[in-house]
Amino acid sequence: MIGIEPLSHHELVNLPETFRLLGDPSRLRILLHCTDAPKSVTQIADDLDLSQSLVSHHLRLLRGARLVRGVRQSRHIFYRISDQHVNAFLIDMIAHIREEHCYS
Amino acid sequence: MIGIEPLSHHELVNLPETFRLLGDPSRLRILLHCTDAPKSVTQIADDLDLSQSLVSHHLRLLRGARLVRGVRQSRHIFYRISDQHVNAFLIDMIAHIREEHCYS
DNA sequence: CCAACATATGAACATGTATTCAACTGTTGA
DNA sequence: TCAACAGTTGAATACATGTTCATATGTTGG
Repeated sequence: MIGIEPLSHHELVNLPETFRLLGDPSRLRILLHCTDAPKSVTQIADDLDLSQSLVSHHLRLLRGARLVRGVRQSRHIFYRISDQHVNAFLIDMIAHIREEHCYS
Repeated sequence: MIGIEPLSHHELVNLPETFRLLGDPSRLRILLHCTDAPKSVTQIADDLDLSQSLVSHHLRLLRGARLVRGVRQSRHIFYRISDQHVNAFLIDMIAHIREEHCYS
């Protein structure tokens, strides 16, 4: 059980904010969908059966937290996971979910 | 950029739910405070300047998601982080927050 | 250049939820 | 045993936010 280093004010604000963003099912599905390969907005909307508008709203927030990064390619904007830390905590969180519940 | 394995329905429900729980500043502060060492409810309430009732409410939710684990010791119940995966994604998330923003 | 496409934005609404207050349960030291 | 302590619970409320609809911006192929 290692301790977490003291956090700056900036970090104490951004940390819960970033968790909160992933707390919405639609938004998390969008993020997870982008771990596969870069996806355009309409592609995401079609694949996940969400409105284009909603996907755009969510991507804006995900971009703001630097969880995804979009690059324009002709008419489309392809979104992908921003950095490897994002993959890392997604995998860790999935591992936690899968952890066996032991009633001691 | 590795892909995330396909998730079960159970996981697709619990994953955002767990993120959501950490999205609240008070709740996250409580969890972070428990990474240091096991803490009693009143201890947490005093240290973080939150009401005992509020801390109890939040701990109930954190327990439900197996993010913390409490053990009774005489009158007090000492809460600690549940498993190492919790520490892992906290550290990964902090690393993401600290990642330099590069405008490419 | 412009019609068609791709994405973004703003307001409005409906739902969810963090916090407080009050009361309750359970534990132990004297 | 019982008064004092530690923690839990439920209802009520004030606030936040996800989603939709309509519209706007921006880009490109023909």
